[in-house]
Amino acid sequence: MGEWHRTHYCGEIGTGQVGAEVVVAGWVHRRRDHGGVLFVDLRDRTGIVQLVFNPDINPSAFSRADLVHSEWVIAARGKVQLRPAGMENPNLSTGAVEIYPNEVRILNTARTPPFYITDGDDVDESVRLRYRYLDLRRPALQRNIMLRHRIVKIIRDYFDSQGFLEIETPVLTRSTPEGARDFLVPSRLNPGTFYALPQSPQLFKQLLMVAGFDRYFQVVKVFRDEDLRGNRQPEFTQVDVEMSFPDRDEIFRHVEAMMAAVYKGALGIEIKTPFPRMSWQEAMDRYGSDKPDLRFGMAFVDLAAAAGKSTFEVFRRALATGGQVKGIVVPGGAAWSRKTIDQMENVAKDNGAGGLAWAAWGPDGVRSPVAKYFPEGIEAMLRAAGAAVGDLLLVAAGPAPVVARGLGAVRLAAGTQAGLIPTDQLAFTWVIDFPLFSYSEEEGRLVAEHHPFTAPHAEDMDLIDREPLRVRSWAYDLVLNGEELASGSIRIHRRDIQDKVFRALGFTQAEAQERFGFLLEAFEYGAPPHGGIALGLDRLVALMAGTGSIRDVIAFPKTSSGADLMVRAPAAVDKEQLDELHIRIKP
RNA sequence: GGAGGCGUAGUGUAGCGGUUUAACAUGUCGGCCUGUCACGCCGGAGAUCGCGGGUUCGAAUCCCGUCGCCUCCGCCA
Repeated sequence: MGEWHRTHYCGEIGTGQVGAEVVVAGWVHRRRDHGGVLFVDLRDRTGIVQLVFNPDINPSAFSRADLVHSEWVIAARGKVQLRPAGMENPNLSTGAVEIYPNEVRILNTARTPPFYITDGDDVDESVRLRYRYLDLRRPALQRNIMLRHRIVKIIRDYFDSQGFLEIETPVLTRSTPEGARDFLVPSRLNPGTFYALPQSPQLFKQLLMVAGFDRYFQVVKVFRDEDLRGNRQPEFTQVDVEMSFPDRDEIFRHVEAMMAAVYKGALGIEIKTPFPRMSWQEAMDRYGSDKPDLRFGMAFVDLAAAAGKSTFEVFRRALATGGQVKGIVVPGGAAWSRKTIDQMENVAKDNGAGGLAWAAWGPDGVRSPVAKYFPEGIEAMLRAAGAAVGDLLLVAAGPAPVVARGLGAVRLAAGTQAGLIPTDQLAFTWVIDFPLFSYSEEEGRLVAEHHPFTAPHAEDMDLIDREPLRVRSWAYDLVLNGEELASGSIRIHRRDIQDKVFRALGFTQAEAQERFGFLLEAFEYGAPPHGGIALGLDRLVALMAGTGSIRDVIAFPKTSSGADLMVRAPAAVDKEQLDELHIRIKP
């Protein structure tokens, strides 16, 4: 740039600068060469401004500009002028004006990029990831990354204003059982031992409460070595929060206020607080999911009474064995084709249900493959479901968890199919009173539904030994539009209760001591009651940015096989490095 | 770990019911063009069809394997 100093970002140039001499710098977005007059669109992170070069007006600037190509880096100094009448470009924020440079400096040349630096150019994601620094130049990703910054800034400001301290916790820590697979880091100084990267700063934040910091938060990377998805990365970012002497409402209030500040500050959207609450049991009973999408209705209806009057073997068997018969009503679904209904049945089957019964209540009567099993007529079941003429009733039967999962998936598919899910709504809800334990078929034992430090409800304490699956906990999730945004709990701070939970989870005293001894010991030195929550930042930003993939809001994401296609990680290392780490690769 | 989809000039696609000079668009290069903004017009170059093997007189095309990317299930306290 020499002695030049940029005076404006490209996107800042407007009618306010007309007549002024400005210096802009950026990338050549496009050049349009008309033989004589030459237009160069100059781009930076704020937008695009048009530079005009005319050989009759300024031959030296023209001949210099004539050299440039796409993505060259240039600076230009010149006067801002209103465009000639009729030449304005309404698609450009700077479209009312243009710059007539009297001097251009070529700051760097560029190879022709493998794809256009523009939105909407549908390039294979692996190509984009290989050249991520070019992909990131695209306006959509620039917007996402800037939005992410804004959101994080608001979150930090909010917690700071409320007396929370951001405290860093170790990245090299200790492997703990339960939960996801750990990423391991070999210790050179201690042969044969490994650090683990944190799945969350859970234990450290509890120790910070024991240490008396009272209100903690951290925007922190965490790591889980599990298979990936569009909204799952091996490393991702949490907003981790913990408080001493809280009650649950206080934690909810902070999260609600933080979310309100984020939506207002980053998108200008007012959201309504407090968020509604729903027990886990109700969520499962009515929506078949612990993260119900409440942007639309179609709640489950219990059809046991009506189904009990049928001779349909599937219904009778479900009810006789303590299971359920439940249905959802699709408004206007009676007009659906057989093919569409079959698709719904496939959704049910893909999600573990045996099948899907249905009854379409058309103007000419009811059409249903199971009508023949209803000696008194199937209309009674339709009425019990609250269906009206024109509606479609979809029914699943079986054990409660099977009905929940199968019909829950059908509800989402049918809601989407029927166009009932408004995309412009924000349906926040707290799901509370999760069960303390669930049963792991795989491990043949109880596992912690949230984590082993979650406090049980006091009135359910006596159930821990007798009916552990019925024990409710102080765990809660924040759900937005069917996605889990945050998850937390009030923790156990008493050693006797913690011991009881460990016993129920099948840990011996010795095992508990080996794995969590430091925490249990800390609790003996005056642990305050405490609790907190962790919010998935990437998902929140993705939702706010309107993208389905968190890869679009992470600057340098990994593929679904955990690879970074740009730096080509993971990669083999030298034998010398392995030797130092006392590691030998299995042949 | 399992299922499915995709892989052809730089990029996006067509060709896939077997024999083509592997087509189109865009980009790129050259020429022309003084108000465009996805500028336009003319011309050129650019692909051993992801990789390996098999079937066949003949394979981008069919079969097997493998690698990569994407989606879903399992998994993700």
